[in-house]
Amino acid sequence: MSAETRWLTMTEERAWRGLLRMHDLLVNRAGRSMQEGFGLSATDYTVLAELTRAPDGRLRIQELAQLLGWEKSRVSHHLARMVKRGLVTREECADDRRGAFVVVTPAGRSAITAAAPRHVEDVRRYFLDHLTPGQVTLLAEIADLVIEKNDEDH
Amino acid sequence: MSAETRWLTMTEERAWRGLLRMHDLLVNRAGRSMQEGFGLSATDYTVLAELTRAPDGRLRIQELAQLLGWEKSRVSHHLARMVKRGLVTREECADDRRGAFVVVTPAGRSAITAAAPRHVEDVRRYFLDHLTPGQVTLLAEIADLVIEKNDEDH
DNA sequence: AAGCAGTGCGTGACACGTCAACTTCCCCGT
DNA sequence: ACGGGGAAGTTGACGTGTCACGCACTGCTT
Repeated sequence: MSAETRWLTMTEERAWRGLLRMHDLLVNRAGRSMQEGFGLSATDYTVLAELTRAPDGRLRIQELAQLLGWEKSRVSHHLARMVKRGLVTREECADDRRGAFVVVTPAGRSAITAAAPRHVEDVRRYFLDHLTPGQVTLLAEIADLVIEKNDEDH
Repeated sequence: MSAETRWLTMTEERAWRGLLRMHDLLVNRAGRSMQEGFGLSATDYTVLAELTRAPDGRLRIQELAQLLGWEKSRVSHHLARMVKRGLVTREECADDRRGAFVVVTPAGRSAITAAAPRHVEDVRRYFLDHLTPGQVTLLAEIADLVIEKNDEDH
């Protein structure tokens, strides 16, 4: 087997467990807020955000999966639910007949438009407001670094 | 309603979205590793870690919920699955007959003992190794800060 | 003692994510 | 032109998390 395990230091453990805890706390709070206020889950919000950011509010499903970093089956399931609630619709793709588009409906657009200000408020209240601008920058750098390094391999 | 929405700056957005992404990446990788290598989910691991850290490997269920920051029904469901797999058992509580204890079984103990070195390796490989000691400290402080501020209210 | 609000925990129904298998179609080599 | 490997997307089964509710018990109040 491998050499002796180099256990985590106090600080390393704090960083790891803290990251998990902080994430859960924030996602729970923000998610609840979105759900209760606008009937949108946190994931609904990100999907709609990605779609409204795209030209014509349309995206190839695979492209959406890429942007979100989700598995395609997850996207498929989630879109099914959103279609059922009238937030988006599917459309066939002429170029590649296997493919499909997702399009925001007017209802979807107005839902996220209504929810956006509250979302930003939440991110500030639960997260950014407790940090200095320096810490925010640091965190952004850390996240980008870890993401980049982990996306490289396989 | 409230004043004009103060939208997120580039950096703030990077920090927020980056945090979510980084978390998902890390949890997926580490979780997969635990699952494939030892048949333990990431949550199984934390539960066992909490239990083995406690005296006699026993905890009141509510206390466990507190330590993990989980809802009680989540704990209940999860323990039911772990009991089914022989990792833990429930025990009645003499003091308060509504209450119950969870206890690690020998199987549970050996499972986490076997998995621990790999877990530490994973945390290093996917996370800590990409950061400087300074960044790790910074992150630990940020996490603690956000957690503390959010636990205060309500 | 009797009654009753609150606490500790479990359960069932439902939303969500993953995995593996499947369908349909593209594209490339021969 | 056709045959097969591979890509796009869907589906079903299963594990997991949440919510609302229910049951048993406690401890207080009278």
